[in-house]
Amino acid sequence: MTDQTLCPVARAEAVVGDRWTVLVLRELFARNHRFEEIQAQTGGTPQMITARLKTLEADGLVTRRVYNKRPLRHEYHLTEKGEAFFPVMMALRAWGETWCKSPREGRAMKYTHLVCGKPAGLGPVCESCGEPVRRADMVGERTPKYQRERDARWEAFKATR
Amino acid sequence: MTDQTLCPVARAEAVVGDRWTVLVLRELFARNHRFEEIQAQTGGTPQMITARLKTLEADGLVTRRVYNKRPLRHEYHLTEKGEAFFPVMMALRAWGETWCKSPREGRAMKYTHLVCGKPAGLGPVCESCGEPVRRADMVGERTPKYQRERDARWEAFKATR
DNA sequence: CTTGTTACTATGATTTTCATAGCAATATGG
DNA sequence: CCATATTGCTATGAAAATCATAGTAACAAG
Repeated sequence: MTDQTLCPVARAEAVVGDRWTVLVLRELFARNHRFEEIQAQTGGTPQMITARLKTLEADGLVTRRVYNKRPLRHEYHLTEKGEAFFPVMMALRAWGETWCKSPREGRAMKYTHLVCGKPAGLGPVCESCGEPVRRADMVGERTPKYQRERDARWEAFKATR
Repeated sequence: MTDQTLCPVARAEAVVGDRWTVLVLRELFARNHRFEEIQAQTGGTPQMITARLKTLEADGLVTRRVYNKRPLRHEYHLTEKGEAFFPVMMALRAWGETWCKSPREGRAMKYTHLVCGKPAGLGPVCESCGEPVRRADMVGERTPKYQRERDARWEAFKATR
């Protein structure tokens, strides 16, 4: 699958070059660790989610953590390798906000840079203070519109079971 | 397809959430503009490449440019929207180099930051001078090993026609 | 002992992708 | 002129992935 190439983009794509995989990672970065939540917010079928979580685990981006024995239940968490994917997510987010939406639709998230206490913006460096932003130095908050969208998806999901 | 979501990651993935698409973009960033070269270096079948180039054009990342009439031949070039994808490529490259390869395999590319004349490294800011790096401010050079790999792929491709 | 919760698995239809082959339009060499 | 090469695709049928829909397993709560 890796095609035995030296190209890091090809190597990365062999792991994360799939829509569902990235959406699952998005949910994990959003601190949604349960199967059901991931399924509801990505809109994937259970087999899709199961399959992606399995390969993400095999590829070392995700670990399963028991949160309940009897019945055995797991939460899915990012490993260091998974966390390291954060800059890609942020770059993808920036591109998506800038080029895949009309400005009047509004943002999905607002990030605050804890180091300076001001908005972090979309770039790899804080738009307020110019420092490179790390995940640990930011808090993200959903805009009301996006929060409503997610709530609605959850309700719709629950209604079908 | 966009699923009518406000999430920029989902929006972006609807466009570039596919292995072949990203590999095609990689070749365009590498200034390979011909169908044949893209096919050879990505390893895709002609229909894959045709299909991706078509959707990339429809999504506004790529334009076709006539380089020869009679027979009519096109080159594929990145639009502004396509060029704007560069930070994602760099972030993906950084993650791939760091997490999808053993260090002894070596790098595929060396980038020089033209502003300071020193190596740019893997991050969003130049490792030598600390300035955010833009595509126009960098020159990339393939490492000998990676160049040989590409030459070999081209030879192998040519040999089958 | 019925209903609810969570995390899946099973199944058959549909869609996508793959490998292999071929074609169209022209340039080039003899 | 006629055969071969070049470039950029299209066609075809087999194989694999994905989808919608339904169901199951293992327990908890009432």
